[in-house]
Amino acid sequence: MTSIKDIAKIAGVSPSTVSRVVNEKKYVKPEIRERIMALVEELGYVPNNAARSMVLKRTFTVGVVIPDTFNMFQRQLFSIIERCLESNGFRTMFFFVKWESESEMKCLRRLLAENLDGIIMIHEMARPDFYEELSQRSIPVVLCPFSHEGLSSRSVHIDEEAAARAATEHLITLGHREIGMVAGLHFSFAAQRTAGYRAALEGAGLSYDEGLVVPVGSYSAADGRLGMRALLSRPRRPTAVFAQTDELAIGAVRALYEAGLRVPQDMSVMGFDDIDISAHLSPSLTTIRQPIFEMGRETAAIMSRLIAEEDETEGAAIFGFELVVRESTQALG
Amino acid sequence: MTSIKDIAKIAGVSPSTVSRVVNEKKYVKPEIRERIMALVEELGYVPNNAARSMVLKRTFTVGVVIPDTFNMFQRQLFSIIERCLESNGFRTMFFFVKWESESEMKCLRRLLAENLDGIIMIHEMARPDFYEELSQRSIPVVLCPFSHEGLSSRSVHIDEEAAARAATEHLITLGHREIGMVAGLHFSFAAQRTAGYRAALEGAGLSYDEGLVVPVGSYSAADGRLGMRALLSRPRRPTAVFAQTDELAIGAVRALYEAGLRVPQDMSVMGFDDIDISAHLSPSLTTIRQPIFEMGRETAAIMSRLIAEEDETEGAAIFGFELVVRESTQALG
DNA sequence: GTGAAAGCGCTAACAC
DNA sequence: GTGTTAGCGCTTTCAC
Repeated sequence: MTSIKDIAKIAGVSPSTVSRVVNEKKYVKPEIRERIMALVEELGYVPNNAARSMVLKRTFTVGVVIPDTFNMFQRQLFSIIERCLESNGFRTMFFFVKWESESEMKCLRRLLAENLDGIIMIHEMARPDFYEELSQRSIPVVLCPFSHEGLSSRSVHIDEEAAARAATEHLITLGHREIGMVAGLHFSFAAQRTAGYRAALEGAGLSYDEGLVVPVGSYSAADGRLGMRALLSRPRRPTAVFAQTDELAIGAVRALYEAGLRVPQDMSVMGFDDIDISAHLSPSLTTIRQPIFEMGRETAAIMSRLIAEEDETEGAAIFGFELVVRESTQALG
Repeated sequence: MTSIKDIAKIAGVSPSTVSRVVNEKKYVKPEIRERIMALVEELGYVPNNAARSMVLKRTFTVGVVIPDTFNMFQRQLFSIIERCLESNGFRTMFFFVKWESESEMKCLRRLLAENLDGIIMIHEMARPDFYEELSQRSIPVVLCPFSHEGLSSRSVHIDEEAAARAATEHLITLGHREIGMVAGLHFSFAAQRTAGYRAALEGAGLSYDEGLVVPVGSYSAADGRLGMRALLSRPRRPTAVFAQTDELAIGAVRALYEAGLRVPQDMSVMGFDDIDISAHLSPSLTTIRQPIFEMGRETAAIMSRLIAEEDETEGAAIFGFELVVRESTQALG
């Protein structure tokens, strides 16, 4: 690999001069600059990031922690974040982590070894000490799309509970009284969405019944299918179902299809997240849209400001959500 | 950040000794080792990767180049590769690139700046000089799931043409004679799958008709929907359609649904890739399964061997595919 | 067994 | 304007 020294030797100048040219500093005679630039081009010189970040004590890299089983919503989110970060001059390094203590600790070590300028968490950690360890190192952290109790980190998300409430109220408005739910177990949004569902029910004078709520282990279509199947075997059969994510909803629709039930004629199905394909399914999914682009952009923006130490905002950035009514829900009748 | 020097000072030994302990080298008295290990634990010391890779002239990092619009198939693939690479002791760094010349060149610069130990391409580049530049630097490259004409790089993929031929023959076997195709424009697999479709048709004595082939700009569900809609407006209407990816198939099913046509009763739809959700759709998708796990594992394995300079194989690793018959296709009748 | 010293590629003070 | 020098954190000879 050509280094700054090689260029310097050939050009008959010192390494510092080459450095100045490469980093577009002033104080270099135009003709020398020209000569060096030509050499850089010719030899295909590219500065070594490791060496640079060592002396600068900055890596221009932000780490993004994400579940190894990331779903389509998270996938869209991190693409947006990556793009915004890049246009702010940062590199992005991904850290996939499993929902288990050991994997989280390994992730922490790797995070620390990289000397990151900042860390964005798209994955909620099971261990609370993860966040503590991080804050001790005084490295900027932004959480998206969730927050963490008692943590000073900035976060970006919607009001999950209100959104789940709106989703459930949509079903109630359509005349449904028996409303089931396919609910996740992990991550705080599961509890928040469950709370919203419950609040909507109770707000309408309906009682919350555990018999209509089926817990599933992951947010995959496969588990949505299993969950819906379980729900259908319960004594009390709902006329509408709220799935806590679109992928769960896709699986739920599948289970209904297998049972010979039509969506939405025989059962309304409501999703959450509005992932890309939801609009292209048959039937298309009624769901809650998170303003994912805006959220990703804001996450990247906060991180950039935090790194530049010019962030004047604080706390959580709460975004609005939107009820997107499509074909998978209809009035009871 | 605690460095090796800090530890050394406190422990009253030299930095070299600490290095030996951290890197599990021998020649350190057990008691000193103990003392240092305790300190490492206590101070939360984590070696600085940049400094390490600088002296070692190795980064233990492999770059994975992937389209910024990566689909679910690619998403599964890169997760597998990341996991396998990690268990081989390598870090993974992702490089998202757009299908445009400028983005590719920027990607190349970034790739070079990282001093990667190897590069895995999950994205076919438009510019041929991309590969040339790379091979000049003598850095190991593995292509998956495609190969590149006249390039010595190792590659891992299926026989795309044979697979597309099998897909089309499945439809022919079901009695279909009017078989449409929703075809992509980018990447070599598009041409290969088109060739397979054509070969199957001609092998059955059917003629290839451009009027039954609709080209689309991306492999998204949105474009599949558009493509199918276009196909339905053509004078010659097929009874079955081969979509070049599952996501295209999802969109195609949607367009049929909107047109009031049932799948598979009124039109059979065939996908390709067998992404996760294909089995959970309603109807579930008949498709071609690429042995994605095995392919990802092999890609990582080849890369590891290449880096260790102990690769004894060469050329392309061709994997078998599998026709997965589900609900979206049925006999013409 | 352990330490001293050199050096990886780069940047930033400081001289000149 | 440009060169010299020191040093970022680490590993690795080479002495001892």
